[in-house]
Amino acid sequence: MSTNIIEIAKRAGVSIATVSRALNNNGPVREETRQKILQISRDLNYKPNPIARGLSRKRTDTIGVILPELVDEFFMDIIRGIDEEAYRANKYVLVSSSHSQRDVIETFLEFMVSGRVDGVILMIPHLHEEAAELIRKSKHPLVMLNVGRENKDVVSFNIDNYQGAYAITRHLIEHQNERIAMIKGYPGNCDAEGRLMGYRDALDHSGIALDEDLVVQGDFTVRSGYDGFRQLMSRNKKPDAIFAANDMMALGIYEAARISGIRIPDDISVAGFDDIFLSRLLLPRLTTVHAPIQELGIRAIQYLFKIIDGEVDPKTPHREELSTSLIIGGSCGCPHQSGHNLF
Amino acid sequence: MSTNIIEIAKRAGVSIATVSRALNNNGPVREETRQKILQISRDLNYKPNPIARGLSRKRTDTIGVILPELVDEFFMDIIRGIDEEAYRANKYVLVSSSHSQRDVIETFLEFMVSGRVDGVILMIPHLHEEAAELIRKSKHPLVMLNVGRENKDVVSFNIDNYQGAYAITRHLIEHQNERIAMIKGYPGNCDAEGRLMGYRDALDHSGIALDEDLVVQGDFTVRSGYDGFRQLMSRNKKPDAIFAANDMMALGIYEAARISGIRIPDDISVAGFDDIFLSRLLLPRLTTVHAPIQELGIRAIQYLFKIIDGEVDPKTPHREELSTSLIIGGSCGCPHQSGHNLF
DNA sequence: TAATGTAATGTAAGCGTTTACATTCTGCAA
DNA sequence: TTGCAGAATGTAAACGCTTACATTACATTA
Repeated sequence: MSTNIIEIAKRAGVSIATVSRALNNNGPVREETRQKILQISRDLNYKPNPIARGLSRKRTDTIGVILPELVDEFFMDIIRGIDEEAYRANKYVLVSSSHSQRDVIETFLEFMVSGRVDGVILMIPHLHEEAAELIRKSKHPLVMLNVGRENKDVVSFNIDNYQGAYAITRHLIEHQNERIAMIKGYPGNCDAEGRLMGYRDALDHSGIALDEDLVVQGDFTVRSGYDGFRQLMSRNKKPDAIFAANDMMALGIYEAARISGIRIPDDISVAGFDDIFLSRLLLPRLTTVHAPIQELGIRAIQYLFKIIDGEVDPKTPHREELSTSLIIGGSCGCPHQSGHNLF
Repeated sequence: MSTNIIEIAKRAGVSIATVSRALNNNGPVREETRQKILQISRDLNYKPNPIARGLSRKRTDTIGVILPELVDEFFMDIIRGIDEEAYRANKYVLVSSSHSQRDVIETFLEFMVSGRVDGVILMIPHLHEEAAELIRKSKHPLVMLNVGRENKDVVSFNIDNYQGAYAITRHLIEHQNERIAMIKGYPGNCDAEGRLMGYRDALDHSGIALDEDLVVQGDFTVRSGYDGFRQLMSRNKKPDAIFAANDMMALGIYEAARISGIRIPDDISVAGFDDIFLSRLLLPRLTTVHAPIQELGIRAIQYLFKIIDGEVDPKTPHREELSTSLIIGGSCGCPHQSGHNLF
């Protein structure tokens, strides 16, 4: 490796204990000695070995982040928020995508039990019982992202899917649309469920009866949006608006519409969810729900730090929902925006 | 923490050395004993503490990745490649964006010197002498991404910017364009430099004199593409094609063109570089250069593993350039594609 | 049966820190 | 001068593992 505390101690003519105290600024050290030690370690470009330190302090200054994938803009934004905060707090971030369902648990355990990290930020869109059980039993600092509301006994930060979906559906209704379709995500995926719920209730509260024929299954991919659109347009009673459970699927709708010569918003209104960068490029710009994703990451890690530092009780469940906001583009039928909003 | 090797040893009625040997499958252990130990550690859900292990083995099974930012699709793709490979090799990935120029060095040192990681993948688009010096001196496993060709004494994996830019410029020339402009990136940024060089040489080799008025400065952001376009169109001799040094700037061109009513490709040809997902959404689809970014990450980490495992000499410089390929969209004037290629 | 080689296991020394506890200094009051 | 408090420093154990080396068990051969 390189210089260690013993070397510094030797050169300064003191014991390693004194060096440690001087460097960490805990325990009393004569000012003169401290300066000398500091000078020497600067000269030798000494960095304490975090592994050894971790072993003795039982702290790694590292937090683990487990995401379902590393592909999307969505996840990138989360990591960005986390990284930013971690940097500020002088912590390190171990990322891992859960390469398979089975594997989430593996990685999670490895992180937790082994002491590789001080805490974990975990996102599992589809939380099955086995994993849930494990998580509940775990005594280690853990913050979850976007879990269903039924998970009452964990700490979680969430995008308020329900509220967002509710609001945008209301908006579509206000456009005098009557037959509002939805391309939903997988059942079991909590984001998908929340958004579906918001959509349902918005219709209901507006006195519009839900036509089950107008809700088709998607899986958050562009392709499934494309397919969903075609499926909906083959119904004998066509929808006059479509709410896609995420922007990627809305993108698929645009594509399918373009190919079949159906104009947005003239022939049909479209809305999405997430407000990914892409959605600004569409013509007309997509009306969607802005999800404060980066902030989600920031808030999650901030809370995690609090747990680690013992400022809050790790056993106390805590749930926060970050509220979304409506992004009005031209796809819903609102007056066209003058231009894009790219920068 | 939790169960440790001593606990296992106690329960199995053997010494910790035997447990270690059984678990790591090195050194002789009676089959019966091994099974017993394995069973017990399974029962107790024992995971060796990687910190302690790291201290004694001088290995962390972790590699550090330092990228300039964590914002772009570009970087996401790199991480994805790295994560994939790391997972396969049972290694962990510590990511960090270099929050400031000054800071790259700090982080780099922290990673390297302190032994927090076994090796580093480093990307610094703008490598100044101070950092270069440091890197040269470092004895630790290191692979760099996208560095200039002048850095002969390091291990690096690179996108072949020159070849890509050369090819796409040639393509624009074949479209009978004569006045081919370029929105370049910052000087000093090696990607920018390589692409500029390729553009220059392609013109030169085709006997087209370079008009310096047609090369304007950008900085890889959408905004600078937008501005660059307007700047170019205010020249008294307007270009008939523009090569943007990356897709993001090409996006800015599209936007500016749309606003000023200039049609692509009818009034002007446009080309980009990177082949980000976005570029497929543009109408017409952007003609661009596909950069195998994810593969870049994969190759880099694979080589890094080799260095760490001592299979290749870390001191031997090594440079690889991954070749790019042309993506023909409609923006260059080629016959319109039938449709998009979103999935 | 004793000697020998090898397989199985144990002992203990690291790895580089932190930190509880012990020791030595220092200055000041008695 | 002595005693003593508190500051400064030192000693050594601990963190949980790996591994060189020592020891023991066992089978084989003379």
